[in-house]
Amino acid sequence: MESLTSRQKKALETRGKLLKTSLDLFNKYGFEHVSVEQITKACNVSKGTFYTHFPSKYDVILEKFKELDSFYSTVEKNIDCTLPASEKILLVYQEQMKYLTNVVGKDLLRTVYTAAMTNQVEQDHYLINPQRKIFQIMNTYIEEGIRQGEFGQNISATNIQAIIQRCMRANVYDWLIHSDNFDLATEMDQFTAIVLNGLKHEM
Amino acid sequence: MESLTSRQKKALETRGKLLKTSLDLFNKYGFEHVSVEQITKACNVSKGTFYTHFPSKYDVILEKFKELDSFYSTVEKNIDCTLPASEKILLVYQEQMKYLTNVVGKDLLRTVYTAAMTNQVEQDHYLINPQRKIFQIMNTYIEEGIRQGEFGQNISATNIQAIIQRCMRANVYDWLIHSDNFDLATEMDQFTAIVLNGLKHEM
DNA sequence: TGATTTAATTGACCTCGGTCACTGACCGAG
DNA sequence: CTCGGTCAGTGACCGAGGTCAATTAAATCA
Repeated sequence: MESLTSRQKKALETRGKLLKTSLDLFNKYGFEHVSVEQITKACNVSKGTFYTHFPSKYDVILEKFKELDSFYSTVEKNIDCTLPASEKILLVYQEQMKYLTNVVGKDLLRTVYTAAMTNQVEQDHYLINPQRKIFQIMNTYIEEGIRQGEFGQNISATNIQAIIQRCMRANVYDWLIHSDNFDLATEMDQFTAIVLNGLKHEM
Repeated sequence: MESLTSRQKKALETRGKLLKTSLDLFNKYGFEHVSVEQITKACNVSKGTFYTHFPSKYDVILEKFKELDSFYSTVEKNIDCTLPASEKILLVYQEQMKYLTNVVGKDLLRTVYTAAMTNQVEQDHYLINPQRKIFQIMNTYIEEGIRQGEFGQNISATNIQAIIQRCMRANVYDWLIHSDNFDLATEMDQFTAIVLNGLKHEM
């Protein structure tokens, strides 16, 4: 574990300093109003150094955003597993929305949602990466729901999963484009409940 | 109507030339790969001129995007008014998705969806402007559906309208972030059908 | 018609994200 | 210990969107 040369240790230190300073400044002034030079000056390194540690200004955000996933593990444990699948889905989303509203914030999320549309070189964006913890959790709930006949039989599990995920992005996106009067948790709850309801009744 | 001075006529001509050239170039090379200077050079005007006619590079796109609304009027006329409200909603969306896929294109739409999150100075974005023709059309269908007891009674018309609109953005956004294997019309149809189904059954 | 106002146009300039040839301290093999 | 190779770090530079004081010529006024 501690097999790092002094050079590597120093590099990691620099990286950590850049990461912390970036997030602090983004938090204070907003992503768009912080320049890379401002960050590097505050860390007493050159601009180029920033780019040896991060592919772009945006990628620093993604790092923070990925913390989400460790948060989900905590949420999962606090959910009563005897509840019906649809209730569990609503509860997880409820918690996620609180976290997005209170911890992550509109500014950072906006950046992620923008980048998801733009940075689509090579592969699909992290936002729809099936590896994400939250999707794993949702998928188990959905499979459970299907097994217990909670959802109709004429839609595949994969399909339902995509739809449930889309619900989330729909509400988050709408939250991001509304200037105010939009309570993410409430809207998500109502919208998802309707979709789940639609899935329950054969068509 | 023809009360324009020669100066105004010339200005309008310049504006029109910039608009047309921009859209042509965007179409050819993609929005991100066309610079404002490239556009102005092709029009034999200076860079500054571009900005006397358009607030930003992005606003040129919005102009094109607004054409959509005239398209909707045509769609509306071709819809059998005896159909149930939910069928009409699906049909309008069906047509809209075809138009977005074949005429507008991912590139331009991506720009609009990005700007909607960013340019939120002063007011909400055009994307959710209730004045938009498509929303007007949808709203009449929804009110009709409520009157005829097609939807449940415990959700307000305004609420249903917001939900139906969100369906659209949900599918378009997901289309934009998926690199391929995503047929917008099909996905929209399935998703919206589920939502409408959910709205039909009391909860 | 000449003087004055007004509005379109210009292009040098600014900022900012990102690049890359180069530096030099550090690593590790002999 | 020494020397070739590596890699964190540097900063001048680039391209692109956007700004603005100055310019020019048409419109309006006297």
